[in-house]
Amino acid sequence: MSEPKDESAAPNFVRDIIADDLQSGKHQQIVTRFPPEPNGYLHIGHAKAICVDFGLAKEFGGRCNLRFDDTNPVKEETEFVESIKEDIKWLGFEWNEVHFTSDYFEQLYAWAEDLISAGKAYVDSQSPEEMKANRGDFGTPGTNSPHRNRSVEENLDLFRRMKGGEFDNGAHVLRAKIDMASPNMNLRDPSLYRILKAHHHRTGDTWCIYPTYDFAHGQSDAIEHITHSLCTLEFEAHRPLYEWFMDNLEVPATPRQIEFARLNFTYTVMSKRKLRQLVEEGHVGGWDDPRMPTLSGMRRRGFSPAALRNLCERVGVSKRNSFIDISLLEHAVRDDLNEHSPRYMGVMKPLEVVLENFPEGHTEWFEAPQFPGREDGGGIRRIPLTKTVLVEQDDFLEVPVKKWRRLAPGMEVRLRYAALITCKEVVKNGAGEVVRLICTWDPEAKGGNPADGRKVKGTLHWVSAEHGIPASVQNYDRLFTVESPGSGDTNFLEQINPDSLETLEGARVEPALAEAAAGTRIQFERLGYYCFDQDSKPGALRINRTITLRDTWAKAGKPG
RNA sequence: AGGGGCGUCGACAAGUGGCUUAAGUCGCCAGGUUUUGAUCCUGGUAUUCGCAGGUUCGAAUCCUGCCGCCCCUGCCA
Repeated sequence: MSEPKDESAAPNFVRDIIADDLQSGKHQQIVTRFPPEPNGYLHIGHAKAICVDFGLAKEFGGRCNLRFDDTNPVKEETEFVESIKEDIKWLGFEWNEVHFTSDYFEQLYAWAEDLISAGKAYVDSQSPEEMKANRGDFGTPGTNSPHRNRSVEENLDLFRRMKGGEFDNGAHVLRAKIDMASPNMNLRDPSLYRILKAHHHRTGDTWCIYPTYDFAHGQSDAIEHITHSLCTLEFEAHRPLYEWFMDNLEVPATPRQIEFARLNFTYTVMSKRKLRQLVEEGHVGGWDDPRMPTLSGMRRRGFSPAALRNLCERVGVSKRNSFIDISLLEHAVRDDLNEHSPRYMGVMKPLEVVLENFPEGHTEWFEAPQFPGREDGGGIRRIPLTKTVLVEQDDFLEVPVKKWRRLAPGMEVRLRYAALITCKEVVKNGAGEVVRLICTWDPEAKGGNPADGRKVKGTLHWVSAEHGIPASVQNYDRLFTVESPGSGDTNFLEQINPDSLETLEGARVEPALAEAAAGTRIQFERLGYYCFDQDSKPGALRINRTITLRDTWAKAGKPG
C-alpha cells in the first residue's frame, strides 16, 4: 500500500493531515487532483504541485485526477492540453482520470438554478464599474446591489435568457447572495456566472455563459469525490466561499481545501506574464529554451525528472512564503545526474598537443568505464589515442600559478585512462598565442599508470585529434544576475545575465558519442553534465550543458 | 483601515511545556580518499528560536502587547 517514505523526505503538513484522516477512518482512500488551467506551459512551480498532488495520492494508495480548469474560453486553451499531459508524464506521474471542468457545465448550471430557487443567488445588472464601486473597501462595507432583491422568478427568467444568448457580454452576471459587509471580500456577493460570447475549446458555442473559478472549482472537486483539494496560499481567503457552496448545494461529497506555499527560486522568474515576456520579446529562444524554468525548458536543458522530484521532496510543504536558494535545485540535479550519467570526454576549446615520440599513424585503443565509481565500471567504451590529441585550452598555463596541476612547460600530467605526457615545448603563432604543445609520452605508462609508481597529480580530459567529432555546445547559466529579478522598482529585463548562453562551435567529443540520440544525458568528465539537444543528430551533434560539475578550484579564485 | 496567513542558522525546514545548552538538507569553512581539483568520507557552522513583557521549578513551545512580511476590493485562475 503506502510506500514507506524516504528518510530524507522533508516534512509535509499535508501528509500529516492525510495520514490522520486515513487513520481516523474519515476516508478509506484519498483522492486528489491536479487542476491546471490550460493557458500556458507548466513550470518548476507546477512541478511542486504535481509532486504534492500525485505524490501524496500515490504514497497513500489513493488516486489523483488531472483536471483542466477550463472555465474561461477567452484565454486560448486547447493547444496547452497536450503539453501539460506530456510534462506530467515526463515528471513520472500518472493520473487516474482526465477531466475538464467544462464536462461539468450542465451540472454546474443546474446548481446555479438551485441557488436561485433557494433565494441564494441573483442576477445583477450593474456594470462592472458599479459593482466595483459598490463592493466597498477593506475598511468599509459594500452596498447592496439594487437588483439584490429580484424575485426568484425574475432571476430564473433572466438567468435562462443569459444562457439563451439574449444579452451582450457584461450585461448581467449571476451573483451569490451572501453578505456585502463581510470582512472577507470574497464573500461580498461573489460572481458565479458571466456572459462570455466566445468559442470554447471543447464545448464550442454551446454556452455563452461560463462559471467563475469559485463556482466551478469546489463543485468539480465534489463531483470527482476529491477528498483533499490542495492548492496554493492565495486561495486561502476563498476557502470560506468554497465551503459555502458545499453547505448550500446538494453536492455528492465534501472535499477539504488545504493551501500550501508555492515554490519560488532565487535567480529566476516564475510569473506567467514575465515568462511570456521573455519569450515574446525574444530574450530567450522560446518556451522550451533551456534557460527557462518551464518543464519543457528544463527537460531540454537535461534536468532529469528524478532530480526535480527529489528537489520537491527535500523542499517540503509548508505555509511559509519562501524563496528557495537555486543551489538546492542545482544540487538535486547534480546528485541525480552523478548517479545516472555515463561518462565521456569532450574538449570544449581545443588546444593541439603533439606527442613527438608517439608512432606516426598509430592508434592505441583504451577501454574506459562509463561509471568509474561503480565496481564493474558500469560498462565501458573504447577511446583512441593518436599522435595528435586535443586538450582544453584552460588546462595549459605557460606560467603556472601555485598549486597548478595541469599542463605547463616541463610538467607531466595524465591523459585520463590513457597516458602520461610531459610538456616539452610551446609553439606560438605570430600573435604570440599558444597554438600547439609538443609533448612526449611515457610508453611504459599506458593507461596512465607509471611503471615506477611515481605520483602524477594532474589528470586531463582529452580527445584524439584524428577521431574527435565536432559538436556545437551550448553552455547555459542562470538567466538573471540578481536573486530576485524585478523586485522593488527594478525592471527584470535589465537584470538578464548577458552570459546566460555561450555557444562553442569548435568543441570535439570522443567517437563513442558519434551516434548519441537526442535527449541522451551524459557527463563530460571534469566539466559537467550535458544533454544532447532535441535537434542533435549524428553528423551534427548539438549538446546542451545542463550544469557544471562543482568546481572548488575555480571557486578558490585561481587566476586565469 | 478590515479579513486571512506567516515569522526558528546565509537558504529551506523539524520541533507544539522538560530526553533540545534547537533535527535534517543545501550552502559555506577545514581536513581525508581519489586516474574527474567531481563523487565519497570526517569535522565545523543558531547558548538561540521577529521583539518586549508575563505564567511556570522549567518555554522556541502557554498568555499579553508590539514589530515585520505575504494574500484579498477580476464578470482571471
